[in-house]
Amino acid sequence: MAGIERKTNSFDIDNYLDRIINEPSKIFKNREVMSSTYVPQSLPHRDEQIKKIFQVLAPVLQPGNRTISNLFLYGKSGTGKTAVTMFVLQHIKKKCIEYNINNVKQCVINCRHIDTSYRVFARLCEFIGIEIPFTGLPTDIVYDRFKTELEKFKNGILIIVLDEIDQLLKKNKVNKTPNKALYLLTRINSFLKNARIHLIGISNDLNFKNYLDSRILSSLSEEEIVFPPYNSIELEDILRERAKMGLYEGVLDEGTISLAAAMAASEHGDARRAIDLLRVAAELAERNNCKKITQDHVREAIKNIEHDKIKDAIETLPIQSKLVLLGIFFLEEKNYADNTTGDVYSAYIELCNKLSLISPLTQRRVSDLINELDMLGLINAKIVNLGRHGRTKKIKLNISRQSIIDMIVDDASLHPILNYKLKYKKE
DNA sequence: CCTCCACCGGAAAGCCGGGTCA
DNA sequence: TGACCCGGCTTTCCGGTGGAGG
Repeated sequence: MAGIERKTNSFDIDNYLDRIINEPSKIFKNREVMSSTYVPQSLPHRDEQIKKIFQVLAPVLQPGNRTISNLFLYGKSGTGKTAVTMFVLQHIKKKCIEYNINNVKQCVINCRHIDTSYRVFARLCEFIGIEIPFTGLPTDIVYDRFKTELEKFKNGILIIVLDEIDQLLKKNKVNKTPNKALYLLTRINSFLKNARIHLIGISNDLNFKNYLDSRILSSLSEEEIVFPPYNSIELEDILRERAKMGLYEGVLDEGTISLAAAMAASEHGDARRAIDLLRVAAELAERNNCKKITQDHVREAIKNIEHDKIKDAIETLPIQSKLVLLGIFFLEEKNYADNTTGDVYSAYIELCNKLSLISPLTQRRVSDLINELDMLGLINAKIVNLGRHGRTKKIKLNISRQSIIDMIVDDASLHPILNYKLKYKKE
């Protein structure tokens, strides 16, 4: 170790961290409450929906063998579908304990992550206590095991919530057996003697119903509830309620809540976004040692959220998609505008060759990647007709140059093309 | 008015790495 | 061990298409 002098920081890190950890927040009373996934004790402006769900589900609490309808909830994101459902289920659970009812169980499945028939049944099996391998078994077998195990659940009622149910269709469309899980689940009751299941489907996608097989649809939406978007006044109420629980009194500057509410309302009345906005604004205020959360913090929060979203989207991109993105970037670096799929593909191939380790994909595949990037909002791809010159897409970058440069710097495998100049020439 | 470009995008099938089961 | 399954990614094949230019 001789000769190597240990560099010390000019301040005491340990002490500093201790102070950060232990110093009570001057802004947050309860951080958890300010998270958009938190289910509060009351949900403003959703009384009607809550009542209706209770009405539909109430029979599970009543004696006798009442039939229960399946339930279908739809509305845009952040309209409280999930929160209301969780809220109602929590109350039902409480009542079950109170009345000593032990034959009702609830299983919540988020179809964004569990998005194939196989995984839905695997998750259900896991819920009722059967171990199912991640893969390897035929779906039918998993279904059978679930059914058999469920039969042992005497007079049982299993409430299954399928959140973001539309995700189930998107992937399965490729398969030959579209929405097999939904089909089987909607019919399963007629094969069960001792137990019953009850489905609650939740969808963000208003068009979802159109894609669905009519038999499944009629079974699934025996009861339907629509969740309208919140307007900005309602969002203000929601934010005020949260702020009362999560923030200290007096930390909110005049107009802060109104602005956050108005911002979220201008999109489509998304409460989740409104809450996130307020939380990030509060975090900014805290970090800057401000006593109050101001409108400026809200504006800053919007920028931050947007930036984080882009950064996150880029970072998690697979290498091939990154190369496609870079292809577009380098074309624009050469001041080429109106780049078509063909241009981008050529640039992409060139970059692949430069990074000799990556074998290029076909144009068909790259075309799909372009669509994905478009959906992520990282690029803009518009189909245009150039008459004699065919039909293609005009592709434009939709993010800052800096974001792309950051991406190259952050990913070691891309370093060889730092400062690269494209050889490709248009026309 | 017709042609024909340069791609679009659906369908199907292949490959691979994960697994089960007898 | 071999037959078989799942899911994700990819290739192969191919019919389709809106409008500038002839």
